[in-house]
Amino acid sequence: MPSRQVVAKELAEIFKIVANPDRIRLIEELRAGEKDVNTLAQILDLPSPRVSQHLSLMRAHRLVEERRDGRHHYYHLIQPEIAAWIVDGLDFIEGRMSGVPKSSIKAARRLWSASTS
Amino acid sequence: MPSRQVVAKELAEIFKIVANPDRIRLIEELRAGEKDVNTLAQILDLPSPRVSQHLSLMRAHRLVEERRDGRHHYYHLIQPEIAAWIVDGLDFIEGRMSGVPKSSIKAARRLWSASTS
DNA sequence: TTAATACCTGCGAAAACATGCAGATTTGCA
DNA sequence: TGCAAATCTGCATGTTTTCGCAGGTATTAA
Repeated sequence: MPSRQVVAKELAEIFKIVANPDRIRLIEELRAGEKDVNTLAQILDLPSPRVSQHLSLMRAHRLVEERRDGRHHYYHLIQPEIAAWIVDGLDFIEGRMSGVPKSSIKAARRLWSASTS
Repeated sequence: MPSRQVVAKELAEIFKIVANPDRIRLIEELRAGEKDVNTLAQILDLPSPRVSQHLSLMRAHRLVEERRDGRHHYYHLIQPEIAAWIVDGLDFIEGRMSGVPKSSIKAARRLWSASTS
């Protein structure tokens, strides 16, 4: 198989992992540093088994890493720059049929680009 | 629904559209300008109905536009910058279990970043 | 008008995903 | 020891995507 095809396939994998609203929000929540499963579940208002499943998928694909401390499992992004890359994708969601007001997009961009320190 | 959630959902849509090896290659082939369906099918070695289906999905989501000339349908990217954004994603495919040699990644990056003029 | 080219649409089967929930595991603490 | 908190795993179900193919529409040319 030609190498461009292999690379395209691999790239598609990354896009597939990110192609889920929960996982996008997880990544943006983790952009500033590690958080544990419960915290994430509360912030995003999701059942914790779901958060756990998303994180384990992302871990299998080496997007996040786990650190255990007592009964808490803290997760962090292996390459935090991925959060910024995702935000860059906002450039391509304006001007699509589905009505998301520009103000929401701007708000999200601002929030998700906030200082990480 | 909180606006961040809406934005995340919309972003996920874009990722879903791109999350397919054929469509990634289509976008990269179109980065330099319009091409017709048959040309794309030949270059990518895909049955033309498949190319057509991919393009119609991308058109529905306003990633590409069509220009007809006789019996040829030429497609072009509405926002050509999306091709570069996708290439940026290559930063995140190294260091994953599936063995894609770095040289292939570099080759793809070079090819897909070639001058568009 | 017939034929050929270029492309599109619809459909059914298979594969991949998402979701909710029940039950297991590990750890901390009384 | 025994219970509760934090998380994980497995499974059944429903939904989306993908794929191949058959048949349809427009356009050009003989």
